[in-house]
Amino acid sequence: MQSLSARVERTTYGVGVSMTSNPPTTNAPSIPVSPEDDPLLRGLTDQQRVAVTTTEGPVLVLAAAGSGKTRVITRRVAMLLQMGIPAWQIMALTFTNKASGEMRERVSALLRHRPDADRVGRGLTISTFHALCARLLRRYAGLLEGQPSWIKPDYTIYDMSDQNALLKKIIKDLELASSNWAPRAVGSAISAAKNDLKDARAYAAEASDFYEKTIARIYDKYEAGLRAANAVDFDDLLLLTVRLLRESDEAREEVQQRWRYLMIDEYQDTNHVQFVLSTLIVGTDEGKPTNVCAVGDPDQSIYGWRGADISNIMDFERTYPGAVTVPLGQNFRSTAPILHCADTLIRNNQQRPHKDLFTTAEGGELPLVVHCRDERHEASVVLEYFRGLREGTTAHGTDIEELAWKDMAVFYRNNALSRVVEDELRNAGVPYVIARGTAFYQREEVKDLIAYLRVTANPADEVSLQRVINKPSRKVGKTSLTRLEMYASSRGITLFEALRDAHEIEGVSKMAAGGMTRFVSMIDEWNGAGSFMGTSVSGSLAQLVERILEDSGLEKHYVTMAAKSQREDDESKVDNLREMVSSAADFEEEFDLDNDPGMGPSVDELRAQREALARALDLDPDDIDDADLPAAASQETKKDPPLLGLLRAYLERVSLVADADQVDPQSGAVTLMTLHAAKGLEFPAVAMVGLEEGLLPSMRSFESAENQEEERRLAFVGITRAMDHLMITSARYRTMRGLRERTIPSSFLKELPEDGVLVSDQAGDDDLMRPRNRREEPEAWDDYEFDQRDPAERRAKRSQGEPSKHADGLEVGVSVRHPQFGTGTVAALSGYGVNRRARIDFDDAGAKTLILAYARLEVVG
DNA sequence: AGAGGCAATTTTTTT
DNA sequence: AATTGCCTCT
Repeated sequence: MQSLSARVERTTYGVGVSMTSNPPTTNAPSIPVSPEDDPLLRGLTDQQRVAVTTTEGPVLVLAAAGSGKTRVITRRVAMLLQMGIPAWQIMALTFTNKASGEMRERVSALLRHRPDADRVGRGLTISTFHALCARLLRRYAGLLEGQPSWIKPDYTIYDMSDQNALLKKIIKDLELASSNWAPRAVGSAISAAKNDLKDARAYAAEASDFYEKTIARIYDKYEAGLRAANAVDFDDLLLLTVRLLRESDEAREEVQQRWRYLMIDEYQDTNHVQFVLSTLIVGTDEGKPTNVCAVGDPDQSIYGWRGADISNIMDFERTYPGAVTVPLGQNFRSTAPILHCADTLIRNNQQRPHKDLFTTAEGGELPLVVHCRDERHEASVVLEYFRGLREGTTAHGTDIEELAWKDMAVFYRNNALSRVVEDELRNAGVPYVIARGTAFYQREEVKDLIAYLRVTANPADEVSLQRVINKPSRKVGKTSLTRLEMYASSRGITLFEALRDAHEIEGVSKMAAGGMTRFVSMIDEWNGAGSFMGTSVSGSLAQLVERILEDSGLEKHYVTMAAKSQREDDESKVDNLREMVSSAADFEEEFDLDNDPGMGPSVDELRAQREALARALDLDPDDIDDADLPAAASQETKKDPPLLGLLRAYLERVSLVADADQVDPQSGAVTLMTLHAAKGLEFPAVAMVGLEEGLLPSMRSFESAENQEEERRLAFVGITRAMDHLMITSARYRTMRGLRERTIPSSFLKELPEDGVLVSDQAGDDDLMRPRNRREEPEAWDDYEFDQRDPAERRAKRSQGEPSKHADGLEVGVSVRHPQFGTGTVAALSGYGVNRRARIDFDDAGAKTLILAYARLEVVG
């Protein structure tokens, strides 16, 4: 952070274009200078224009929130294409798939007027770090075959739950108590090590205390487990790609030959591995021009907990001598009051380069801060706010142009907070979408199907194999499976290979062996017995998924279950499986081989195309505009990829979806999402809920000033998403994990400009703790008189007094009323004391299990 | 072998 | 409130 303050003076925001002392490197771009001459420069500020036109040499764009960052990157890409740089030499790395999709769209929109619009952008690499690495590994992993702890190109990507499953198994095998060694915590320790480019050996070498030494042992086994399953975790994608580019001259040379222009978005959130990776792609030591352009904003760094390293952006100029720094300080998104609010808040961060956010826009209303009674009240306040906006009235009572639902968004610190808002919107009939794209793939039935697909693509994948070997039942029980595992490990073969010997394994029953054999031949049929697919198996991806769904008996399994239980829940499982088939079909439809660095044409092929054309036209290859390439050249490579390749690509996509990817701005619905997912987006109206101590800032951030500042940046990100209207709310009481607790308004609220927001206290608090005015609001928990017993004790106390009150006379068959779900009948009773529950079939709301201690149930009649 | 009951735990954010 | 894991019963 030392360099931070030193740098401040040089890169002041908003004071024209400031550059570093070093002059821009060699050949300045030969592009039209007058902005009016070129549609790509039209409407840009001076700074933006510099960022777009300084295409050669290292460039750092310090882009404040709402300063037109995406605009700059897309125009820059279009500019490169216009200069005749082949699309396949250009790479742009983004944070989410959605951002890359959007960028691709916007670039092609900029090129739409060209007669060759359909071809000129073909082969552009716009991707996330993780997706890029996944593809490079598919393509080049074979080059390092046989290296210790290396993977085969048909590897599987393990998500967090697969990772936890593996860790849990290892922790158990090492005979460690899972209570002391939570897979989750161990996983993040390992992840931190990987983000620091430390493998198991390096970590073990540095481990000093018992804790670290134990982690080292687990790490070692974990790595071995992943490699045995030919699997990688998210961090490995980056880590192994770094290894690939370092250890394989061929891979590195191809990569460095191919990509000559690199752009990295959200640079403040890149971690150490990503940094190293980018230098390897750029190839700083090869005498090749370092055409790298990083775009980011230190004030929006919100992934420190995931290893994001702010010094990547702070030290850019030191890494790339001669770098041009372009500050973009003018905000084009928000009204002045919203911007003032954000700016005042973020100035409370000490570790930060000074900069001014400014706008030339005038007018705009003050953001609202509303203190609510509880979370339900809070949700209703948000609903009313949105309703007003939709009808063209703000909370200030002024008339505005009516907003649509899609113009509004609710942000919260953690996913649990969405529920109440969701309920409120649903009851009011307001359409909403929750940005939780990953949730679908976490569902039991979907994970089952994915596990089948994964085993088909990579039979070594043990976690997936274990998941489905007996689902639906093939009479393969726990005992047989344990024997199988022993057999496999004693011979050093994979579980799948062991399955082939099922009948010879001691201790495996005839019945179980039969099931195992059937399982193996099924997989063999799907993937052509590893011989490999694409040659022996034909058809479309959707057909394959369909076939697997049928042959495996998985669909039948869930259909039967739904028929038996009659539960809506179970019926939707069948729908979800069908949904997977159509998503596979969609994927197949959209998949573009040319834009996939994993399967598309090689650098040599790309270059050969150019050279052939150059010869034909009697030109220097460097003078060839890619757009001149005959359509046929492009068509040629557009042959159908083999089915196996398609399956891998599909699984890869499924593994790398992010929550934010699902947001569809056209959906016509209110968007609900976490503050993290909101990064990079904007909405005319925003409501931020749950501004309370322990929530935002989060409880865990109390530990360090750094974490507190990151929380503040998170609030800053939220505020700066709002274009015209902003409401920030807190609830005085909030029920979390079944306990209603008194809260303290977020300290950040006090950091908002005194006269820059309109505060409305609707908490309706009548007890002594109510502060007389905002200024005298208590500073900390200590200023409140509150129940100091620990939560377990409070819970116990609660359980003694309340549960029986309404539960009297409650037995199966009795009619009851619930304030929210209406009337229903008791279907079952279970548990005692605090845990006494009743399953109730509500007339309208369906079946629910309620804890009597908390449910406000009333016996009817 | 598998379903279902019951108790304990839950401490963010996510590629 | 919701999830997970262990235990028991069929």
